[in-house]
Amino acid sequence: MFNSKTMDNKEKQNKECQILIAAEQEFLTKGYDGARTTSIAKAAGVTHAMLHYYFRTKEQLFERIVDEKFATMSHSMFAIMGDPSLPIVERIKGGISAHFDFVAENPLLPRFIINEIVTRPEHYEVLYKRISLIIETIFHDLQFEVNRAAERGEMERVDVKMILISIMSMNIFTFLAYPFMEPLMGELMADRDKFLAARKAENIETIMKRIKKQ
Amino acid sequence: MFNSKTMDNKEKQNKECQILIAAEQEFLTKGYDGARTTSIAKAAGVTHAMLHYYFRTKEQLFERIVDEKFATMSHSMFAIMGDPSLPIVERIKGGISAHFDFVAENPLLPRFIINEIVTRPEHYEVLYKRISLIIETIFHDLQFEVNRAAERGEMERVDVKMILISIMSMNIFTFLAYPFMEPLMGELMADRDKFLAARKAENIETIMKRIKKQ
DNA sequence: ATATTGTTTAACAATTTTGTTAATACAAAA
DNA sequence: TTTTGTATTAACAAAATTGTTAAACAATAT
Repeated sequence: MFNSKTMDNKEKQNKECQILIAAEQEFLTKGYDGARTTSIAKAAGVTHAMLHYYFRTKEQLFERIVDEKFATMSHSMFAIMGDPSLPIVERIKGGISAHFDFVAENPLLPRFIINEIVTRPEHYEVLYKRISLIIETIFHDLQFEVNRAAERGEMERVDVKMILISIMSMNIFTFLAYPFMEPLMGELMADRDKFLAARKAENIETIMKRIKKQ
Repeated sequence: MFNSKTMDNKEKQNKECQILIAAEQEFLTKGYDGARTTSIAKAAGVTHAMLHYYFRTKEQLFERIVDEKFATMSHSMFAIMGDPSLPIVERIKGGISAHFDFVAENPLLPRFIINEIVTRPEHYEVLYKRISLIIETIFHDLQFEVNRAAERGEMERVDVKMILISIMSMNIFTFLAYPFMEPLMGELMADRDKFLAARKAENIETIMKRIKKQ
């Protein structure tokens, strides 16, 4: 009675929130086309009319998820930049590690983002303009540091963009293709945590050797 | 009149073939859920009833494409093994190059395969058992050769599976994430062919340094 | 010529999926 | 207590998509 107001607010937030949680799961695993609003509603424990009541259309609900996921992805891009206060080689090492951990915590994200970009590139042009400027600046800074370190003979003078693509490739592909590789790799991947730790170490080792002074 | 027979045979093969070509394009770019049989029929220049006449259901048409694409993918796996008559380091170098070229010729394939495996793993269990034994054997052979070369001091004693995962990661990710990276990388990717050549060289260089004797 | 077989079309049927609406309940505020 | 706005449900509507069928048509063989 006296707390029915708060209860209802909670319930309301709960339903809207449950729908978002269910929608995230559904869209990330099945994509926009494979997702069903009825399936999302069912997973959220509400009637499908409620889903439309809160989010109007499938498209709008999807936008909500996409926005959040693109924000998350931006963070992963920043993780790869590493800690600017460290010496450059350590910074890159830390960047690889942080990026790997980030992707490990969001293993469904890369496939979702890539599928979105490939299937509807025009949707994301605006979003892209924003972050590409920032990225460009960070590339520039990193390259400057690399060049200085190279002149001091601490590492090879490498193209930062190429190195970052290699890092992203190896870190992301680990999770992107996990279900594909798992049945092919036998004992190596039997213990998931052990494999991921080994993979992370391998990625760091590979890049470290790539940038090491000969 | 007199050539109507041959014309019609041609036309028939043409229609069935046109549908397959259109279906391949549609399924590879949009996936099973995003693909529309009407859209495929339209692209093939036939009524959608014809599509059902030749392939009965969307599912069966899809199976045809999937089978062909999985076969293609198997070939790419073999390309990465390189030429057994070469010394092991050259063999690996050649394998990276051949694999890169293979993926370059089938740039839509990796995303398609990964999406399939992730969204319907149970569908491919049978298919997997077949190739995993072959793969295991090849891994074993390669590892044997690597071990011998390492004992002769020609290279570092590395885990072949890890190296192959790294190669696949870097080669495949290049094409998988191309639309994602292109707007972020500025001049580097302005000329696609130039970028791909540079990327191929970078992948080879990275792996060569990884397996090189310290 | 005629029967047979396979091809093609147009119209239709069935199903799935998204989205809407009218009726209802219910709490909060006036 | 009336009013107002929000939440909820169930039933319905609309659209898209896949799949079917009957009949027309063409090719080939008998």
